Amino acid sequence: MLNYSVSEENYIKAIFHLQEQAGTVTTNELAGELSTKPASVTDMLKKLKAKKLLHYQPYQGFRLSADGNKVALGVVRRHRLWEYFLSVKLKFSWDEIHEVAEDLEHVSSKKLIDKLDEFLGFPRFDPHGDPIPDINGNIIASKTICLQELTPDTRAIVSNIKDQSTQMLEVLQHKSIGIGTRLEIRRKFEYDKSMEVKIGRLPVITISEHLAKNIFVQAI
Amino acid sequence: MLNYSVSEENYIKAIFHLQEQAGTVTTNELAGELSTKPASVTDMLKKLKAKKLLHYQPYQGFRLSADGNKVALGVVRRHRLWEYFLSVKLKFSWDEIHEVAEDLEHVSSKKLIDKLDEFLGFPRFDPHGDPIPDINGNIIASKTICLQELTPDTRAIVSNIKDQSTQMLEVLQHKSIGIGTRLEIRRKFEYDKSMEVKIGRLPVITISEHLAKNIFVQAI
DNA sequence: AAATAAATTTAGACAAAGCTAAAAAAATAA
DNA sequence: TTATTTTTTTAGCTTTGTCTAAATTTATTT
Repeated sequence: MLNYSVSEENYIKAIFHLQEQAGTVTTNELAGELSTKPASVTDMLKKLKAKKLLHYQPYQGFRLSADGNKVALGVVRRHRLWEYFLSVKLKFSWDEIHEVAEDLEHVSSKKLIDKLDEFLGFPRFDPHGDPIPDINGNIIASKTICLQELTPDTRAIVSNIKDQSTQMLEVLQHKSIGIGTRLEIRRKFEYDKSMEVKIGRLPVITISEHLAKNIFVQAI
Repeated sequence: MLNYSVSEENYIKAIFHLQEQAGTVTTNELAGELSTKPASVTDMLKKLKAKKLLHYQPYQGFRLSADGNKVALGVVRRHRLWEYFLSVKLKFSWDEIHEVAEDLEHVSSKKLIDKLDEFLGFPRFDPHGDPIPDINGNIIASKTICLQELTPDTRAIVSNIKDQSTQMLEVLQHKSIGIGTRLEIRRKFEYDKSMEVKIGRLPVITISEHLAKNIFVQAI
């Protein structure tokens, strides 16, 4: 795998995210995303095209090639693993991790990232609930939904917790719920919209409507 | 604290290390250290002088200013904390950590480094036995010596272990000795050159000459 | 369909950090 | 003390990634 500059990686990552929505990306969009000028974007597009990372015809918009996608997934993997590390190990708050991970993601040692992944226990979602590509660049496609929306006998992994108040965290800790927790919905009660949930071999716990509305999961 | 480019930081760090030996540094020395050309060094010297990080008169050699020293200590702190992390947490072998830390040291978030320091338990020596500057840039001056050379009633911190064989690690683990372990020499026996050592509140242990010759410490 | 507006690209500049080759200063030798 | 060698600096060029201003292409109106 070749090495790309910080700037190239930032362009590739931004294109990756923008094309997730629309399939194709425009010069102005990308300039906006990267807080740069359209002329600078055009320059970089030529370079990325020359390196076969991009499908691009002047004036016609662009999207990543298969190779470009691979590079993007590598950057996303690094970014999200570092975010997980910063949040879980270094106890950064959720609004601080993105900026620091923006720098760390460009340290490109593959061995570093694979060992970090192992050290963290192969997490599948970052603290924002976004899936972390695995060592082969495979990424879970399922999108985050609210725990409240799940039906009995569904299994899911907690990926995001909206309310970060101390009280909330107290409840979560008590119930052994955190990012990455695997759980299975057992019952739902119409009466108060509460649900019963099983986590591993722990006794079944009850989750109130209020709580369930603040927990986001990936169905599996 | 201002921000410096990766290149500036590498120059400053190299000057810091070179001037530890001789007090002052020459253009050729620095070019050799950084695997670059003397002409490139001169260019950077002018820039660092303009930023008041360097005392420099053309043709007369140079050394870091007080400000330059502060910057250098910051880089060294980051480098050594990352080395410690890579070795202790990610289980990198000792010959792999330097290269990766060369990249990580340039991620400049102060909060990241201070939290990493805390997460690691405020280590005072990196895996090579070199002291880690603390949050205020203070660095322990004492140099690494062989455990075998210590006399009774001396206290020291383990900073380096030469032989990394599995058998060696087995013995160390059994005796609760690792990088950072504080110990006190109690007795030495001329007969077999073994020594008795106390670690914290654990019972006194015996260390053979063979073992002591492979453990390096900082006297305190 | 022609006119206007918006988006995109090209052309030309600039700063950072490197290089080579030539000039200048300092150190060493004859 | 000259002459020569070594070290250091200067001058000018290159690449990467950015910018502004002008030109071009595409889209939108009237």
